[in-house]
Amino acid sequence: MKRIVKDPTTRRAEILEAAGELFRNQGYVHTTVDAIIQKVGVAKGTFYYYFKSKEEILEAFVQSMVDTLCEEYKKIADDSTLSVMEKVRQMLRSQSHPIDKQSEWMESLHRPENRELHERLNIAIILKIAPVLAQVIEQGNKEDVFHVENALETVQFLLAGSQFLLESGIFHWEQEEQTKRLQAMQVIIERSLGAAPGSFSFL
Amino acid sequence: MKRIVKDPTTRRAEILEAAGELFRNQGYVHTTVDAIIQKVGVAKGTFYYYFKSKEEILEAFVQSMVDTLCEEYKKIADDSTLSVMEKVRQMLRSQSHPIDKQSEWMESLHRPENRELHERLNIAIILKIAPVLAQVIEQGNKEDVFHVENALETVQFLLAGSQFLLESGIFHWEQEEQTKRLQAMQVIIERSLGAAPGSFSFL
DNA sequence: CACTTATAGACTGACGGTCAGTCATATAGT
DNA sequence: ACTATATGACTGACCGTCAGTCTATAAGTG
Repeated sequence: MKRIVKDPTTRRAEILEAAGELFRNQGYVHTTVDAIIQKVGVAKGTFYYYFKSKEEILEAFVQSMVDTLCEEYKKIADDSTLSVMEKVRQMLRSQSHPIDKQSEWMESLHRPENRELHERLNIAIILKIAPVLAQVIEQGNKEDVFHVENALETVQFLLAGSQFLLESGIFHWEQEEQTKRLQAMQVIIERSLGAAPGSFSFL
Repeated sequence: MKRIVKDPTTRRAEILEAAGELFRNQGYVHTTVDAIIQKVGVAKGTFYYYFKSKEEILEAFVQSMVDTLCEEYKKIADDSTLSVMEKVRQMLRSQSHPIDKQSEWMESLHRPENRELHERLNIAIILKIAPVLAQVIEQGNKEDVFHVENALETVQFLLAGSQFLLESGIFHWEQEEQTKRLQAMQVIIERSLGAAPGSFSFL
């Protein structure tokens, strides 16, 4: 076979991207290392030269996803033209109404083949996104919009709860139930953050 | 080889129990079907006669665990000598201060090898335990101890959030952080359920 | 400077080992 | 005889390893 040598950074990125695409289409479990290397056009050894296991490339991929997401959130958080509530609104909207590639992913993440990927992503989100959100909440505290003591921990809890329950793939809720769930969530968030009743009715 | 025929129900239970023990000691991923059958002393085919896949025995095992747990909760819920707050207290205590076999399990569930098992258990708990808890909350609503509209959905959310965050195996929190997290959780629960501030300080 | 000779880093793919799951066959109970 | 149980050798799909190859660049050498 012809040998093509590339800049290591590029190679790594190529493999990671190919893997990501396969993960989305077939799910992590059903994506074989052989499929990944075939897609990239490299040998088995090359894969293991860059990633020490199949699990490691999953983790790397999750990290890259979260990093991207985190950037968007930081942009919103640091935008001084927005009010606190407006920031929160935009952040939550991007979660419940994803765009572009995100929406394709949402569907894929809810399939059982992607349990592992999905869970790891949730964890990573809680670790990296929660602090950004918490910062906004703290700002809200100062502006008397919110009234919470442990902003970070509260946000983590709320993120965990909503992530877990919105998984329509795992729990196959009825439409009506889903509505009640959203209402409950809205109240929980308002009360937990010490926000005015109805201030989260945009959900 | 000597053939031993047993009552199918017994056989099934034997296999299930052996599997459970191995799951606890080595984790689900690292438990091979071969290990299970060796422990029970049956052939490969026998295993697949009773369970159509390795995944199926996991699901069966999770169900049996949840069923047991659910019984205990129902007993508490239906005990008319207990006050609403007392019921809630007992139910939550058994989660955060487990006893006997449960405590061994807690440790095991938090190990990464048991991700799958742990997640499925969480899901099953939300589906089966939440209704029992919700029933108690509704009782509390009538007695003016709580004030929530969608009891079931709220309980599901709170369960999901706490389960996810108490996973010290996934997130390796510092002691100090853990305390803040517990405080935050306490406030979230009180506010979400519309309970008196401090009424959950037993946590 | 041209010209060999190391060294490192990227890359290869055959191969080993592990397991979940299958199947043809055999035996106990009725 | 007939059905429900039980057996274990076998298959095939995958993950991960390893001994070794190829290329480019640096270091010695005359």
